[in-house]
Amino acid sequence: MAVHDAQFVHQECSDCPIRHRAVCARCDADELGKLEQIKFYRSYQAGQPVIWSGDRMDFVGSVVTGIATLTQTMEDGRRQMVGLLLPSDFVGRPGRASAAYDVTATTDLVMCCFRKKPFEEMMLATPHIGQRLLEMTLDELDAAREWMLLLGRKTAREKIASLLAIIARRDAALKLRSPKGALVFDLPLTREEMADYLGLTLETVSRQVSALKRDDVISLEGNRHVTVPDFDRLLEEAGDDNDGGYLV
Amino acid sequence: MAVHDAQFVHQECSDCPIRHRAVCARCDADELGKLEQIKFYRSYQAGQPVIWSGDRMDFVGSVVTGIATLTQTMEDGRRQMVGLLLPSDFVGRPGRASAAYDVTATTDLVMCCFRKKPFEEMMLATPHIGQRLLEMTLDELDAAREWMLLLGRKTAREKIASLLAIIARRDAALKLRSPKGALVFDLPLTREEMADYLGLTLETVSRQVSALKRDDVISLEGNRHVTVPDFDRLLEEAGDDNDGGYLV
DNA sequence: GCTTTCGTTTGATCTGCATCAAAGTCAGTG
DNA sequence: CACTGACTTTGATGCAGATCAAACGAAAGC
Repeated sequence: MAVHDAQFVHQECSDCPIRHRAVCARCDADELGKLEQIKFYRSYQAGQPVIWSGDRMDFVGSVVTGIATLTQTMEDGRRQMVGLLLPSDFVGRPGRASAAYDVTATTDLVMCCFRKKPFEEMMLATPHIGQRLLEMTLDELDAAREWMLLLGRKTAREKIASLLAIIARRDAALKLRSPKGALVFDLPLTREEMADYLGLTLETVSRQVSALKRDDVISLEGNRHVTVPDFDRLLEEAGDDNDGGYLV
Repeated sequence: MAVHDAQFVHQECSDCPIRHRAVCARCDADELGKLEQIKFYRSYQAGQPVIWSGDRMDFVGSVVTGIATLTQTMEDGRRQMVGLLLPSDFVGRPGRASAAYDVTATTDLVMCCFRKKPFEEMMLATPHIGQRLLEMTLDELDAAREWMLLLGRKTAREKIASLLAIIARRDAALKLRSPKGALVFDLPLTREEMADYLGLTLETVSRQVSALKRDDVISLEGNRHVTVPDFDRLLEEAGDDNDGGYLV
């Protein structure tokens, strides 16, 4: 996705991801100028909550740098991550007053925000923004559905391989390289966060990561630094037939 | 959802769900007229495929009567349902050439369709349609994320109770009643289809349905006809904290 | 009426992952 | 440098749900 969008980054655009993602592809100077006037930035430290489920949410925005997660929690504490927000991903829902999920910064995070009211007014006045938002939402929906297959039917080993493949792909995309041959990247998640994403326990995650290492599907340096010698092998382990694959 | 949308059904509107769902809320005569000119109907028998994943999909549409499912399948045959389409739900993605999922009619099905090209042109010309589509897509995304929690973290019994609650709610909504007290409805799915939706085997589904019956959470007449004496009890069994709940 | 077929139920057994428990690694800090 | 706390790994054991297997009930065809 990021590769795709990079084609649309204009000289006129600043670092604000809304402009890249929601507008740039078909932007004109007026729209950009208007967005520029109402935007502002927010920073969060690693581990800090951005917003809790149920809280009033009077802004929308997108990630500039860092990583945030969307999670749902049951009363007894069981947690399921339902989204992973990487740079350029959008947060918040136009037309909804309160947050539906817990949003947490897992690394230091900078977001580019717009107060909801003026943003919604702009959306009405500027169809391009709404259209771009629809595209992004449809992508997220596809990602969520692919994740449903993972959660419902894949084994622990396949889940781990899938997550690694997705992170590898996103990482390669950010570096504007295609994910073939040897890939090197850092895991942006702890074992526990991986477990919350995959519907597993952290112990199982640890065991399966070790197993993939033992079987030379990956190699590890420290806990986080991963090398994937053969990306196709990893995809095979992931049980993926398709090679689309999103991470939202 | 259907209750909500019923408020917007105008006298001028025909039975075409696109008009209800995508346009009616804020429709004007011109838009309706234009949509009316390009729409057509398709019928499918129970069990018939609507489209296979990967096939060219040159239309979009929505369900008028009957029920369809979206499923993903892995090479080795493991299947996961990722959507359940009830009357008024939308199928197809503007801007995508081929289907991403298998769509199957589980009952006799009538769909109201539009060829993709003219529909997309109308979307560009008529921002209301795009905005309504964005709302619907965001609802589906919420439903998918709630389903991720179910698939990743709920027990088999909770999964069954959740599915029954969702079907009961949707059924009550179609009858314009609020889902309290005793509810009676027919399951639109076989045990196997329920299993595919819940990430279980059909045997486990059968056992857990029997268990809920034994514990008087539900009663059954035949295999399909369900009575829920106490909806709140069912929600409790489902482990649901929220009482939103979508079924897409 | 009998047989076939499809969906379902129920029983016996197995297994992948959860759970419980302990110990190892590493960065930060007094 | 030892101490602390966060994160991770590894081991032992238990159990929810999968798998394998058989039988049941109802509808459809002959």
